[in-house]
Amino acid sequence: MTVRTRFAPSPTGFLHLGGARTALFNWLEARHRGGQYLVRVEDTDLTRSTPEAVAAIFEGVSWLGLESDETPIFQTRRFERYREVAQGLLAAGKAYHCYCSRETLEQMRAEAEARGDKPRYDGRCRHRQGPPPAGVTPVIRFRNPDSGEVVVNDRVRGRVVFDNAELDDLIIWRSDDSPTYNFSVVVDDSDMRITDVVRGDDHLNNTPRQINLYQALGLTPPSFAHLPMILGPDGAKLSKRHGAVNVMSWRDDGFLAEAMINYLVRLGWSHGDEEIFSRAQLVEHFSIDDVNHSASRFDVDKLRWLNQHYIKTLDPAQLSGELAWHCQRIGLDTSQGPSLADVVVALRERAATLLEMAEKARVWFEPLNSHDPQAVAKHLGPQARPVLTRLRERLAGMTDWQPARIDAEIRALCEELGLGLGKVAAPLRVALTGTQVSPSIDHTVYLCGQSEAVARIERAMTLIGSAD
RNA sequence: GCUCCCUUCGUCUAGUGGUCUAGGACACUGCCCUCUCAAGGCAGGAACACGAGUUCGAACCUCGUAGGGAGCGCCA
Repeated sequence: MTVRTRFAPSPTGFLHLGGARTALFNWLEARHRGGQYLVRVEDTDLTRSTPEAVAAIFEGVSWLGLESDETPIFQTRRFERYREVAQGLLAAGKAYHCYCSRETLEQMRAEAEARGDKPRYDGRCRHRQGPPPAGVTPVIRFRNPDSGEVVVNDRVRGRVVFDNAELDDLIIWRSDDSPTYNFSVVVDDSDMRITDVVRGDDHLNNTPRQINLYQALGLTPPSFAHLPMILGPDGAKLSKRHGAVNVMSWRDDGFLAEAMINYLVRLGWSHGDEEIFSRAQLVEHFSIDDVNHSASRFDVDKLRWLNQHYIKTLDPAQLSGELAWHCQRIGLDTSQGPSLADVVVALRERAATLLEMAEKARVWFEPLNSHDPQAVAKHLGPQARPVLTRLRERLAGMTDWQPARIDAEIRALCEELGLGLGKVAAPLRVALTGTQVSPSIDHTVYLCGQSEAVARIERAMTLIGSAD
């Protein structure tokens, strides 16, 4: 039997970090075992699901390269199928109509709580006699077994046993004529021939109910794997309070999908001491069986480290496309000026994100209209005049504008003036960038372009007098 | 409250009864390299939640305690 996994988000918001990792683990498990990975949209809650959320989730899934192998399934398009199955359960006496009002249910819960019991439905409509109460639209409840136990052989948790006595008769069909989660999941996973259910920890307690449904339906349950949660840096459940829980906000902040995937996979999974994994390596090594039991915290520093690793190692040409997007977002016009691939090479060891890189690239794409007074005071004193004068002459005379040639020219000047590189690079750096910090001086000069470099040196020379 | 789950450096983790004076990575500190900033190299501090038990021997097995989490909806 070929392995089939699924990622089943409910479209009530964007794709969050936890959902992204669930999708990733499903995708990897399917790929590792040569099977298929599917996406199913759980939109049975008509009041909370929105088309915008569907689009947002697909955008996140696609950014991470975790698209469904088959056309995504929407639960709202399958209501007739759920209805058919629910009616079958009713006809077989494995489900029944319940006419209890929400108020009655609320009262039942309150009473149970007062007794110190677990709030649950008492099954009073199981054997209801007589004509149905007028004006009440019933719900359909599944008749859960009263005794015995349900064993979940979870691939990450191991053997987990639940007593049927703890479970009540869950509603499978609402009075507004729609199916509920625990029911539609079972019908779908079965119809979609899902062999391995990989989902969040929060569903472990739903699993025995679902297994009972499978059994009532005469179906064999799939295997289950419940993933530990991802917590915020403070150890609390990840929420809006922690800022970026939306995966797309990480892209917007300059993170690469490669880094995100690599980071997420290491939350709860590892392969010896290795930290860096390509897609191919993940597909080769990943197994749900190796997933941890405990929740993990989200650590931005480690994500940043991975992000910079990929910035340093990925092809500059590929990165330049993404950098262009970020430059545009911060209002940088890159149609003139150096090539973005050259910018990547100069800045990849100095920026942990593409957004930081775009900000640092400003100096080559915008006119230089101010100089840091401290930098000017420190490096543009009278002693800088002969240095800048000769620099302007040598750079203006160059015919092959390349970093290596520029470097040679600067070093030759150091020789000529009997100065160390620092004595020449410092004023030049201030002249070209207005600051004391930039990439290596040859690249900084190179990226300015010959005429602009000369112009900036000339402008800096006018600052020398005013510095003292 | 009830049911279920979890517990190794600050963080992510390796570890499946002896090879553990517990390994790696991020972060942190120091040194080196160096035109600034980085990147890189080297070094350092830093953990088996606690208590019993099983065993010649326990981070690893069992039980208990404490702490944390999830679920208990006509949400998913």
